Amino acid sequence: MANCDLCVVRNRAICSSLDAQELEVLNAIGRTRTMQPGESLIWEGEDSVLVANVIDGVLKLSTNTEDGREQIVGVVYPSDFIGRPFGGTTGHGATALTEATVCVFSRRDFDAFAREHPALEHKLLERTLAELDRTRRWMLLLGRKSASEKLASFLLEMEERLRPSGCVWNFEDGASRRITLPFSRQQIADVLGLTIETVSRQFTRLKNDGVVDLPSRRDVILLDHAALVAEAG
Amino acid sequence: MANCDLCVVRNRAICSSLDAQELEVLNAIGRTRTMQPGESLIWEGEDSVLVANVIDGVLKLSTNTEDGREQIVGVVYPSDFIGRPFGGTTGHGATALTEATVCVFSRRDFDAFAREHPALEHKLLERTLAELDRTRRWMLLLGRKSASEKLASFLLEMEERLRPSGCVWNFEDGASRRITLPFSRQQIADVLGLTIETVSRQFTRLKNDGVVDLPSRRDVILLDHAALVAEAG
DNA sequence: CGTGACTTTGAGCCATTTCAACACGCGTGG
DNA sequence: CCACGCGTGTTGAAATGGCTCAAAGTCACG
Repeated sequence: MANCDLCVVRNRAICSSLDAQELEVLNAIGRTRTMQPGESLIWEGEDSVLVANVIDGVLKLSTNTEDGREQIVGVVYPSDFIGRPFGGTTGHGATALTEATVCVFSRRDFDAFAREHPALEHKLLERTLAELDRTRRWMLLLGRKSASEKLASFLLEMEERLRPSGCVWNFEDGASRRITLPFSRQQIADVLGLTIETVSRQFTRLKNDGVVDLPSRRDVILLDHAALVAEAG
Repeated sequence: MANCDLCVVRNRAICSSLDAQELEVLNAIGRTRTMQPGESLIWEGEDSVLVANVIDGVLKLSTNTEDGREQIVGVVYPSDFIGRPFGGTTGHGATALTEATVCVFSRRDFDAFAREHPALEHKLLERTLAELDRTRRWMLLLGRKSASEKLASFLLEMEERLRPSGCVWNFEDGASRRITLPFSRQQIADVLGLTIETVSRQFTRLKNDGVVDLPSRRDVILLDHAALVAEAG
């Protein structure tokens, strides 16, 4: 049986709205689960049966066209909430990008619990509003930005998102910062609405321009933060 | 002083969670306001000072890049909620596309009221979750669909959204349906992440293919619904 | 070292954009 | 009632950014 007191996201996830007693009840209806990269927790189009809190790792939310094109519509980090409470079908799948640990609830149980705990619903509302804002900002990128602006924006977002999280290494090195991307090139393409080749070409251009260094496939060293900001548009 | 009992969206907006007494309190802190096409209620980047319910008309939510490119990130219809409760700055402007009537609240007043009325927050949460789903579905269109798929998807969405609303004419005519778009060509381009010329060319192609008829700039008659669905991808 | 997945690079092509001219509808004023 | 101008939409031709297809390179892992 998991113990919320030891949970690393206890104070950041929506659970932070609950006292010890309430937490015990919530704990009783949830269970933790680990996931391997590529493993899915939720599939696009199915009835919404599960919701979860992310404890560790990174997951993608994605939709596909019938002919197989994919768009990643969200990226989920520790303390984030996944799933579609309050009925309906899930519009997008949730798949682990890294090894991940999640705290899973049956949607029905969670819904019932949430409706009795307004403070929890309030936290969830704040989170959902923030996620909607972030998603809408991403639409500007998808609809109106060029490939180079897209990649620069992506790297800046990654820098920001990966910094506070314990799941990916990240240290100061003078003015430069190393980030370890939880994405393959194809997945970056699926976030940005580009092809893998275009992403690759933009990476090598940034490297040739001295804006980043690419010590390995997944690692990026941000050498010139200002140049990235300028290029992000 | 407005009277919520007479409000046409009384039973569809988040207000439907409130009883007569509560409604009176809410009514006391809000006021109705009419807007002309092009008039803005909220500006991108400013502190969040207002929230509102849409009573009548259609508004757009939009963001811009520094160099003036625009992306419409949401379209708001009667009974929808606008604005960013619970702090922060607004990430996108809200501008009337048609004549509109809105029920406006100071964000501080609304926040305080909402925190004391969990049923209202619950309604708002359900609405926000639904809007997030819709927005994420739109990302697939922006990131992965071709111009023709985009316009077909747009017309189908318009058909669905404009049907129940009283704000735009819309009647059965055998199998075909007429819709009056609340958008100029430029605004359609800003929704779809295209240029105005491309939108125009796709419209004339659909017309030449007999899929739609275009009796005027703002009117579209959907002649072949199945063809649109097939083309939407 | 060999194998297979992933990534990079190259060359040509195509959808969409860009730039420019023209058409349409509508209100105003002659 | 028609000429005019202006905002909006359409059409055409040329340019181009990103895509497609193809091949070579890299890396992790056995």
